Amino acid sequence: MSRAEGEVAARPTLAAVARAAGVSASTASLAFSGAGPVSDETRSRVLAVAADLGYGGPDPRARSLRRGRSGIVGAVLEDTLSNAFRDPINVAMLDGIADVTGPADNSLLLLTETEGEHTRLLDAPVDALVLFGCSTRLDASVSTVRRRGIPLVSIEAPPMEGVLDIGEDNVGASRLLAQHLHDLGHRRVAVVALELGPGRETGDITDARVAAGTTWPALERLRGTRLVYPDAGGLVTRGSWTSEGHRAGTQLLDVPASERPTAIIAQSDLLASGVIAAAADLGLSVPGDLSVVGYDGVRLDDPRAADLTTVVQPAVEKGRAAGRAVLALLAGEAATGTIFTSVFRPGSTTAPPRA
Amino acid sequence: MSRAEGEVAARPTLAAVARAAGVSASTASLAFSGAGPVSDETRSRVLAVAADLGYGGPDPRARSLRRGRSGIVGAVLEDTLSNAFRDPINVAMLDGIADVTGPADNSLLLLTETEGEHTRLLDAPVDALVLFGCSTRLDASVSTVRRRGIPLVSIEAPPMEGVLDIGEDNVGASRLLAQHLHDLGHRRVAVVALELGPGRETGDITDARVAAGTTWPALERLRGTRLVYPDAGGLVTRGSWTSEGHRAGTQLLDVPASERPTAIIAQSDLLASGVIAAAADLGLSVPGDLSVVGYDGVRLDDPRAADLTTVVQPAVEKGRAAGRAVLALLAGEAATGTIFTSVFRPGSTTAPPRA
DNA sequence: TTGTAGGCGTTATCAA
DNA sequence: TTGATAACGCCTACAA
Repeated sequence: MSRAEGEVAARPTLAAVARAAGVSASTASLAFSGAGPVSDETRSRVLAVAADLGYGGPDPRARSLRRGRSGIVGAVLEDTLSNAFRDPINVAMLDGIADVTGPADNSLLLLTETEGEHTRLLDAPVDALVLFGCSTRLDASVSTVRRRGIPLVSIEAPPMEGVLDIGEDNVGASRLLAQHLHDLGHRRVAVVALELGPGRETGDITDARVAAGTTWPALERLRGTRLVYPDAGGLVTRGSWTSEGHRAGTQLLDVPASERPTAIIAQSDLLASGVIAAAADLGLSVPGDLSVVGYDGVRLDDPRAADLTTVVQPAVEKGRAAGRAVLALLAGEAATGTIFTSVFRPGSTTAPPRA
Repeated sequence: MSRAEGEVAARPTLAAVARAAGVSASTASLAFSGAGPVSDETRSRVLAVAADLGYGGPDPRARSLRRGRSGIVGAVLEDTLSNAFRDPINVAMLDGIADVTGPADNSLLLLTETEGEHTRLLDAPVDALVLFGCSTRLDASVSTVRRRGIPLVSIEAPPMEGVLDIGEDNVGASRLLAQHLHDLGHRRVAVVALELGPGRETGDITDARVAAGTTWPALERLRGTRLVYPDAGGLVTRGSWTSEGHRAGTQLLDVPASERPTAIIAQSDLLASGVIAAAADLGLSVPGDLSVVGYDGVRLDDPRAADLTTVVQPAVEKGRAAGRAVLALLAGEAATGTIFTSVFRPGSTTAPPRA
């Protein structure tokens, strides 16, 4: 009936190691953390005993509590992982965050914010949260999460109380692209827009849809486009995927030549790539029969889209800025939002319209 | 000199809320967790007081310690996030894991296992770890991590003590593809291989490189291929990216026709897509001048690669299996590894060799 | 250089 | 239905 019987698989604790090594718990702690003076002899004895007992080091959970930090930054995505990561922009931003927070011993926790599921956001042991939402719908979650009193940083989100935003001049960059087309002489243009809201409803770009839209970058980009082409219409897609661009492109282009747009403004490079493929399928040459512009400047693996006229958004830099903001806020320093500017990158997919 | 001075931003604790509401801490706890009988009146009073004090709910860190669970599953990737997520297979597997562990209130922590950096693996407050490594190099980390006594699950890794593997019959599937080409009459084939090790050294597939290789699936796939083409050679790439396939393809194909392979066995669909692009650039038709097979069966956004002859690997299912294994192990149940089988999917990129 | 004491914020157990 | 008590495992002043 010895106590050992019930302790078969119980992981030993630091206290147990200390006891077995004949030192106090605090000494054993120092032996592991190296955060204080311990004689080499003592340390190695503790370590040896630990190895002997199969002790794998201090329990991170206990350490979290004691230190008041978990070393985890949450990344809140608004979609399934597959969808979120299909867009290289998101991955690049994530990488940027990790690039900055990693060296400070933080890891990234993936949190998906599916409809009405705030629980995980509230229960996750994160020190800070980065919102990839881009959607005003996040507002509801945010107000709940804000109460936790942890730093909140968003990337390209609409302004939210208590949230530091890392933004981008979507309007300006979109206007630049539109102006470029206008300067070339295009007068009949169509927009292939990103999803406008969580419902991912497709169809024409209508005033109603725009009014109900929640996806900040999509709305801002449209706004920028309309500074040049006030009446620009087009199609809403389900998201930034080549296949969606192909679908929308086909629908816009498979019409009599007289009604066909001479230029298409895709709201992402992935969409643009799909549009170009659609044009090719219909026997239309780019930029001869159709000019196409994108948005993002990601390095697309598709060679045909390699030389796309687009604006390059500093995605990794944006991630880094978000990471820096997180670290600053965690350190109790003041941090301010940043607004990045995308750079126009002329490619070979735009030219004056035919005749 | 009142105590309040120093407590400006201190988040209130459950105890503080309880005190203010005139109940015991345990009752307040129940009011939040709902894990016990509390009168409606009491609960609402507690909640009201909490709202009043700006208490955002129980601290997850403390909860982790008390419960002995953090609700976090670590995903160990062997690369930067950008590189790891460029391959849709990894994303799909991640999604599969999340699909299973998510409903059980677990989130995914991204851990990258860069050279010699075991620290984070050891310090992260995870309940279990899923290794995406695929590399025997992981062995070192594993032996350290194993001591933590948490469930360890790997996906397509070489057999490791104390690690449950979710595998795949790479050898069999690769042999199938090779046999398919052989049956069509191909005798001069070349392999475009995945990276063989962490160094991502490129060059010819040599015995030395193979012997030094650590990337399990790449080695296994090559082994399967050589069951049919014992002397099959080719090139090693830096990883599963279209651009790498393009580079390798160009190198293999841009030679006199007499030396040119009549078929290329790419070890991933992404690589195959690049090879096809390279063939197109060289004016070679697929499958007329060149047959190409891939591996993975991911839905590539590139339309030209859409109808690739390949084997479809159940990536999401593999992720789910890993997730289930994790949950089972966490529940203290026995769990066994699984070996999935990829399914041959004939496409339009293979045909008999010319003349 | 080492040990002592106390608490991080919560929840499980048990008794009232 | 509520409350008292005792951990969970560790770390950090501070004292020795």
